[in-house]
Amino acid sequence: MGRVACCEKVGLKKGPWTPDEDKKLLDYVRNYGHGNWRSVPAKAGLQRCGKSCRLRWINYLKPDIKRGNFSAEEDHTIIQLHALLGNKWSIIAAHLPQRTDNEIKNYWNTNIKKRLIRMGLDPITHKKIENNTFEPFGGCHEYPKDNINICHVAQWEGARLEAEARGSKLQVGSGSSQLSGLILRKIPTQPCLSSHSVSTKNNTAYNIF
DNA sequence: AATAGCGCCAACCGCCGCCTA
DNA sequence: ATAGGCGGCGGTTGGCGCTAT
Repeated sequence: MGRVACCEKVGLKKGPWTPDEDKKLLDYVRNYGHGNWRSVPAKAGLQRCGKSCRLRWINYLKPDIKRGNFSAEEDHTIIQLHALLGNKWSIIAAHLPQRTDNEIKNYWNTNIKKRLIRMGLDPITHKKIENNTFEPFGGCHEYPKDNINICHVAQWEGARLEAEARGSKLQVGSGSSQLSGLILRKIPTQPCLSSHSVSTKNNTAYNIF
């Protein structure tokens, strides 16, 4: 059918938001809620696309957003969840309620990814990089039998986390962070561990860092 | 002091899935 | 059954600030 652009691009402002625009959007959403995002710019008196307003609200203006440096715990949670889920930023973000998917994605790309590479780990599979044998996420077939169970657990946990994240979106503040804490204590190291995994001591990814 | 290079991050883009008429 | 609208997601980009030369 061919989708039209999210909004008429003529005359709409792009680029960084000004304090005045922020105030208008903030005031509007506080007073009336966002409702239909497409109608927000007109009602709030903004020359912006509805998508742009939504993004600005979610990533910056929403009151419960935690900004600034990631704690070691958050760092570990992201790594652990990424090992299970891959680039499912929204699901990972659901387990860090005060962080946005965009922020987590940026943090991953600019920080964790490089750190893993420096450590000789493939940032996609979280496995030791060796002789260029990059495996797509989930490729477990060539690993010892002991690891097959770990792989299954990881896959199962991944699916569960995804379902849980979806659930937590429906129930705001459902305490998913506590749940994720529980999960993280239970999950073994990276899925599909190779025998060269660096986490040999206690068999948890936490020990890597 | 000037400038080139690099890293970070806010914001955009395009696609997808869900919902409704 | 399907066309169209909308929200949401992940990948990418551009600009700004910091650092190295």
